[in-house]
Amino acid sequence: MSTIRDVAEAAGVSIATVSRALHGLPRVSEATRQRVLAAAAELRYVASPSAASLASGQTNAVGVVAPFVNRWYFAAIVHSAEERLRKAGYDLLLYSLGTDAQERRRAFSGTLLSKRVDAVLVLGLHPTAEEVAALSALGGPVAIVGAKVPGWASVRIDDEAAARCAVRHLLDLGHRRIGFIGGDDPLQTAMPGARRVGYRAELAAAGLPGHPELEAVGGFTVSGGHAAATRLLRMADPPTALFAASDEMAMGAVQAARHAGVGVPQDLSVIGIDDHEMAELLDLTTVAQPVVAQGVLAAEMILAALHDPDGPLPSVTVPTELVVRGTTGPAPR
Amino acid sequence: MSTIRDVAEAAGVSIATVSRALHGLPRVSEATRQRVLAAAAELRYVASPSAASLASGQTNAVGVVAPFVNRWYFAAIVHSAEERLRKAGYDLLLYSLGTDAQERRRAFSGTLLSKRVDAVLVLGLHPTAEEVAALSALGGPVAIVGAKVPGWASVRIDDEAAARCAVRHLLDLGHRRIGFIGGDDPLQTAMPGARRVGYRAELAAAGLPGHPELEAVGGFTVSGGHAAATRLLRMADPPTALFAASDEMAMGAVQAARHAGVGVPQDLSVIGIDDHEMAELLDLTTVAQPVVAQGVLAAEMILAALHDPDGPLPSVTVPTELVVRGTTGPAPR
DNA sequence: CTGAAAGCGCTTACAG
DNA sequence: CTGAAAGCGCTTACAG
Repeated sequence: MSTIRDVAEAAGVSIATVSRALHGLPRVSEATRQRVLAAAAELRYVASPSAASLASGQTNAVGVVAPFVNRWYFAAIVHSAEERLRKAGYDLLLYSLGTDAQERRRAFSGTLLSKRVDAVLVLGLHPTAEEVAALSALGGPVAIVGAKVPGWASVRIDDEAAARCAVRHLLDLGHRRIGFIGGDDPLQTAMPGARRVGYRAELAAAGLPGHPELEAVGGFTVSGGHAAATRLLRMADPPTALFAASDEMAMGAVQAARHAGVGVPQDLSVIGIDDHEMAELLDLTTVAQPVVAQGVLAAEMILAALHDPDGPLPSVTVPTELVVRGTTGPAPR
Repeated sequence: MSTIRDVAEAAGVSIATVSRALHGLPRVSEATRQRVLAAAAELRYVASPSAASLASGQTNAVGVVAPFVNRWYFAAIVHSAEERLRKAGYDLLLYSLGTDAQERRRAFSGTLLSKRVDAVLVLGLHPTAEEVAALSALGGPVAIVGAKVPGWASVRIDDEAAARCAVRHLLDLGHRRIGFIGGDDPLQTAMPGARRVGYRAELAAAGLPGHPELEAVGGFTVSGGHAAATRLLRMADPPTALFAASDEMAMGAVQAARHAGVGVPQDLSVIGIDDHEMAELLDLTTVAQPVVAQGVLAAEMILAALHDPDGPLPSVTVPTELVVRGTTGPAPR
């Protein structure tokens, strides 16, 4: 492990010159630069990130805070963001918090991130006001994917519009008894999620009454969607269509219908949101959202903010698109 | 952002004592320790990782090198390993290299990892001898998941045995014309993968001749599996069963059969390896491998090696299990 | 039990 | 264009 001192000696210059030459700074003669570069290569010199960070105050690392990385949506975004950030010379510190409230608090409190990263990328979490304040207090730019937070850059889809699009598709097919499988339990968060809001709004716009008994919770998982759909299908007057707030839950719903002997789409139409990589395989109708683009965009927002801290804070809404496949069809008469 | 000096002043002690108190080192009186802890909490002090690393020579970070993080297998392992490492106080630096040969070289050359991490976790890559040497030269322990490398700790399944188990299941069902969809192209790597070796060996053990024309390449993706199966099914004398080296390729194969009007499992049996989270949903027969356990085990091997650098280097093979579902059935007569 | 001091390996004004 | 020097914020023997 050679140090900057070894390179300086080998090149016959001071360590200050080595630093300048290696960073491509001006005020180093071309001849000197070449000599330094050659010596560094010869010694396989790699600067110590710790020392550089301590001296410069920059870590050249970005922290990514997500509830999971082992779910399609998160993994896709992390992968694309990492690729973009690595190209720009930034490391990616991953904090995959799970659902543990304590871990979440620890991450947002700054214990985990303070002095460790230049910027933070938050995925799929709706931070509380306190959490927003804590992350902002870190001093670096913050970007969030999947939500909009004042003071932070953001990329997301219009959840409410996506939900309305899905419900509109079911209405257009003649369905009137349309169930909903949400991810979060609105009883716990006090505030219904945007996708649930969209579901209710589109029904109301069609002049249909709300059916609280047709709303279920699926926790954003296949098994949760399965359980929720099973429950809904057992009702005396079951829905003829289900809108799930994610493809994974929609897949579980399709499976539940199969298990219950309910034909899809003859007896039950199912639509999700995402266009999960397995959606085509399962012939699932869905409202597609671009995930790779969101990851790359978020990474670029962070890079821009790092480059120009006083620049504008973009808040981008990326488009969604209805993808009609085989799990939705005309309402049974 | 308070520093250790602020805490020292607030507590009325030296910075050395603050450091010792905060690290729980002996030779600090209980009263002093409490005073320091209180001051640190009051000031919301978080030690600078850069400064600590520079002074101690330890980064308290582990690098994870993987080709992807947006695939079920990798995402599951990264998630479980991260959780385990974070609990032990280690950060996780993620390098998701994609298939780019140059990025791979850069990661293994040490440019990316040198002086940045205390240990490295390699996922799903079969490093060359040079790459092994380069990572070993980093100085820290290395663990690998999915392969066995001399000098490194390792966790994996017995790929050859898993493949033989899958083929044995098909043979037991009476199949004799069994196709194979591999991930890697053996023409490119010169060496056939262990799963291909197992496929051939089990056929040979059953006294069946090899059928090179029944071996295809699917690149470990759904679409690759789809394309490979489509090709095999168009043969004059198509196979009655397909063994895919991963569930994702097997899923593509099932889809290809559906598109081709070939009944599964009446006309074609399909089996994979993994027990992907969607396998149950798709009713896919497979040879299951434990992924979370492999991630946790690898993390613990790293922690053990960090704790005791001269300890033994474990090389664990975790068990696989045949999971029979609906995509395999008796050979058509 | 506690502190003064050296040192980790860089970056960055400041001089020249 | 180049170097000497201060300083980033810690850890860790070494004294006492």
